[in-house]
Amino acid sequence: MPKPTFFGLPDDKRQLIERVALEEFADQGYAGSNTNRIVERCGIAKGSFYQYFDDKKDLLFHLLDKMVAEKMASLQPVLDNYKSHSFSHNIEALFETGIRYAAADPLLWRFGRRFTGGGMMDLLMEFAAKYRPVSTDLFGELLLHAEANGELRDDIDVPSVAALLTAFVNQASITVVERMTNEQTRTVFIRQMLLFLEHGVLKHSGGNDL
Amino acid sequence: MPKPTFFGLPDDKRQLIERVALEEFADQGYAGSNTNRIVERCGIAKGSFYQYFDDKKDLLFHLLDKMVAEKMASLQPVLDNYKSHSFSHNIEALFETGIRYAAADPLLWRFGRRFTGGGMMDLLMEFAAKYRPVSTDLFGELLLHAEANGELRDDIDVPSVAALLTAFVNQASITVVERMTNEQTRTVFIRQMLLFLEHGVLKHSGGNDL
DNA sequence: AGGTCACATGACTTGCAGGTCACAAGGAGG
DNA sequence: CCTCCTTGTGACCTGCAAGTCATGTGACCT
Repeated sequence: MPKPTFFGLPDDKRQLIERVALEEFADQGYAGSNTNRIVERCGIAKGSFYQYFDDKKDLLFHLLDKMVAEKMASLQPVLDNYKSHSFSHNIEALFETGIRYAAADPLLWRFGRRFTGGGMMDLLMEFAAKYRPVSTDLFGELLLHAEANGELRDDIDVPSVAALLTAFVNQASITVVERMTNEQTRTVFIRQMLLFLEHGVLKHSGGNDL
Repeated sequence: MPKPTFFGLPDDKRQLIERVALEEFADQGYAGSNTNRIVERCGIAKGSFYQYFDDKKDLLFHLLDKMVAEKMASLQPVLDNYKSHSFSHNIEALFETGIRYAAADPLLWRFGRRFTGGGMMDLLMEFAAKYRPVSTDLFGELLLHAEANGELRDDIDVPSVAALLTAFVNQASITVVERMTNEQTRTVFIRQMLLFLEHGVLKHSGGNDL
């Protein structure tokens, strides 16, 4: 945790430090990052940095915490309401939430990408334990709800398909955000994704929103 | 490119160096890797290292080249024969090839994972240009063939679905390799994946192998 | 004004990692 | 046995990056 001094900083200065650090970690990764470069680009002294943070890791973990908190907050509306909607509506909502989150703050998105599903095994292990259960079980939860609701084909194995769905939706988001700048290709892509999902997972007589 | 001296080394010594380096890079990433640790674990002198390689990057690129070459070789049978098989057969073949590749050499797999779709933007850019077109277009190619063959639903947008498929199959492989050690859960998972694909992408009257 | 305290500062220390070099060892050919 | 050439060696050099510390500074209280 950053020291009290850091949280006592004027908002603009604190935010500047966070943005600069976010960019540094997003671009260079943890091992490649450089505190000298960070303080220089913030226009603060090296010593000040260590009045705010115990060490480099402390800063990284603070940013990871913030990122997770924001992601959870942006997901909250979907998490709160999924029980009163159909499966495909929920998937679409989840997906669009992810896209909007990325569009709202591309830097935070890049940072998140760097630190999920890639390197960092050593450091991340320390961090991941806190949050792992949340994201892994989300799709399983949606599927169980859909199953109870009679929306699923009878031959669906929930754990397998939950793993597939997680992969599928995550990667689809990445594809849209990073490769499809054109609004129209995005729309087409999203429709294609939903068609793919519905015809693959749902009974063909399956219901719409409840 | 490594220096001639390296290729003149006795096989066991050369392979030892490659294995140790593969592990170092897989575990630590590029920025976190350490040549001192590598030479120590190989039981060779620091100076020798620089008789084999220009620098650390030279070693990394050599390993990346080898990895790509092996991956291409393992994919070759599928690439050679896809025109005489159905779409879902091709996907299954591709998928199982990936799984077998990972099982045959878990260390090489871990190394590959670390350096694809994660960090490394800086260094990888330099490397990726050589190979990018190959993997991105593979699924597009399979889809075009399937389309010409009348296997696809009429409302499929090939570029969109190619992107989805790439993501889907890659992530499905990762899920199987890294999370499913039990043989039976794997079998179930693969069947589920194919059901998912077929009902999502193919006409319901779609054909089997030609 | 004087004192105190929290915060800011940047030269400095320390350790380490990439890369070098002068020398040693060994083998092939005369 | 001497020579030359290729390969091996590890102490050393150099630069850099994390983290420290003695000192400066300004706000606020008395």
